[in-house]
Amino acid sequence: MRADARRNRELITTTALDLFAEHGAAVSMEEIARAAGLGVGTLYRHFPDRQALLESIALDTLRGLLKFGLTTDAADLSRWQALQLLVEHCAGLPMALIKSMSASLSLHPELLELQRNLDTLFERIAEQAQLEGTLRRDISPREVVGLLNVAVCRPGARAGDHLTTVILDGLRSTAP
Amino acid sequence: MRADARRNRELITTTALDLFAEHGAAVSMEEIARAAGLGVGTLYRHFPDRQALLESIALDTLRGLLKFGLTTDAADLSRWQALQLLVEHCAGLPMALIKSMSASLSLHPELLELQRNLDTLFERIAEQAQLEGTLRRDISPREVVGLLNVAVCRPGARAGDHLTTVILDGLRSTAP
DNA sequence: CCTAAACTGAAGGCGAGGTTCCGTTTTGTT
DNA sequence: AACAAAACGGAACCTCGCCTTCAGTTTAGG
Repeated sequence: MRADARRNRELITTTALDLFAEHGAAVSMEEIARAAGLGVGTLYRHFPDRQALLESIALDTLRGLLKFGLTTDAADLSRWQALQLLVEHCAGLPMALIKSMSASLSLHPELLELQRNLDTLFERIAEQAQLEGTLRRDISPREVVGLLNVAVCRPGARAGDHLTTVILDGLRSTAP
Repeated sequence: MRADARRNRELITTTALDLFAEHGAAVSMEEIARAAGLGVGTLYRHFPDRQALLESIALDTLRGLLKFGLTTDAADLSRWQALQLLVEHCAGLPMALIKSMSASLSLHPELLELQRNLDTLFERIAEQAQLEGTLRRDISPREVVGLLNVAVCRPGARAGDHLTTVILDGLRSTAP
């Protein structure tokens, strides 16, 4: 593979990642191309169609997130800190894209698998945080994960922004 | 105006209101017609085009909200209670629709006016709540209003749902 | 300098949703 | 009951934006 091709493929991926994180999953191929300073044709040279690009990014993102999740889970942290760390990490990712793919990803086994594993992981940590007494108990772990999804799938979500902070504070146990 | 026409106009408005509150502003005319049990043609008999329907609903909603807001503001409540009441009220409204219209409503003076008044009202109450010591002080009133917008413009938001609760709890002052 | 790989962006195709229109049904009146 | 005007229904039409293609041009690498 030629050097410029490799460079451009990388450029497309990172540009698209940023745009999806910022504006949600509805970004058009032309917008991505323009933002990357390339022609649309170049996108199609690297990814046969839009779906392929989306899948590639979703896979990369979820693989990375799961890895980060497992590391964090195994780290010597309070469950609250672990949860907080994970949420902040998600806030910089194109989660809206991934959510929007959930509908049609029944065909892609790995995406399905990754998503199941992540859900389970988040839910388990939330449950442990409740036992630990740091996460409020009047909401079920499953629903906590749902709330965090809303916080994090919002287009324009960024790590450390105020809404994320407020939601985390709101989830903190008020009866210590 | 014939009785059935009056009934159907009302039916369209309430159905559309529900759908917008539940699914956001992108609901199609056909979906509204189907949900109301009417043909698309009937929608166009009552509203010349989509824009007219949207405007009508937005106007009704904002007029009602402002009225409720002023009443609440004047009531004998702590500023925190007032804010909470207002937010819970908004959560049942098609706020996503209204937000999506903000871009193109420069042409409609009354909508613009209503929105300005509401912003001012919310901001003032937030500011007073901070002085009162019930609303956290590390976020500016303007940004508080922005956060509440996110909470409330989410498709599917309902009064008393868990995300609204969590965000309100997160906004509550932690240094009493 | 040459060739194959890579790039460009205008043109084509397609689907989703808004809008129209006319035959059919309902309402209210004589 | 019969009639005229008003209202309704929904298939057909139209528009617009976006995905995708492709023939001509540029560039990397030997």
